Amino acid sequence: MPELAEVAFACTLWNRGLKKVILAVEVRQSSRVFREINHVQLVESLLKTKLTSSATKGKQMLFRFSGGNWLGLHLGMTGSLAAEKSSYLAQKHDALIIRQAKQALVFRDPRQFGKIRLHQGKDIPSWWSELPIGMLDEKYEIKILKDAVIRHKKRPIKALLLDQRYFHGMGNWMADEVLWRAKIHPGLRCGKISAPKVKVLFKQILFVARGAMQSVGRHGGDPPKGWLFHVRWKDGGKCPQSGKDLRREKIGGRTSCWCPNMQNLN
DNA sequence: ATACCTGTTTCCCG
DNA sequence: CCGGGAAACAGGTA
Repeated sequence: MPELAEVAFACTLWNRGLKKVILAVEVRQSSRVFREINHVQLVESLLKTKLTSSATKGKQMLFRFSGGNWLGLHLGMTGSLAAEKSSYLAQKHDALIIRQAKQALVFRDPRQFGKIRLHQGKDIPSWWSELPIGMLDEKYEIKILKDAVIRHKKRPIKALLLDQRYFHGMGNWMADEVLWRAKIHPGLRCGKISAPKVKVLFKQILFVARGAMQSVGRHGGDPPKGWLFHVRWKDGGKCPQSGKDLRREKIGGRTSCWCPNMQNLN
């Protein structure tokens, strides 16, 4: 379930292995998550090193190991991280297991849309430093939204919100949550959003991103009570605000959920 | 059986 | 060249 905050939380699970030596590395070489790297090289570069730090940016994760070894992870649609007991045995969809004395750090991904990257060298990998600015960054500003809306006039706003260049870390449920709070129909074309609505939209982007990080990002689990999240997939789900029936439809390539009563095309 | 799915990339069209 | 949309990737679940 990996969007911004879930990714941040997943990262903390591996933090249990910080400062600890890697005793063994297991890979399921058939997994598609290794498509961009050599899995033998991955094992060799992590073995006997220490996990020294971790970070997340949007949906991306970066783990640093001693000796100038860097591991990038993306959880795709169904990827997850876990810290298991040291006696843990590999399960069917475990792509990577990093074994330490007291725990096994696991990356599993049934659908294998996730991706592992590797980098060797003293400096932070360029694919990390070149990631777009994040919604939680101090420098994240409304100009990014304004420019994007002008550039993509014909796109439904829902599709724009899922564009990682502008809303790094945004995923399907966050986008629905943002639009619901901003009272904007997901199918509204970007060029039709009024100036005041753009302001509201920006405010809600920050609210949802920050709120998700403070709840899900810190403790895992679900977003706070009252969020659309809790009802958006329920058949017969009602809008937490208006109490009316929610609607679901594919917009911008993804199933979207909205309240027809609160969110209109103006 | 059928139709889903918290994501990204690639391909095709205008 | 750009913007926009659909398909593809793959396995589990309802």
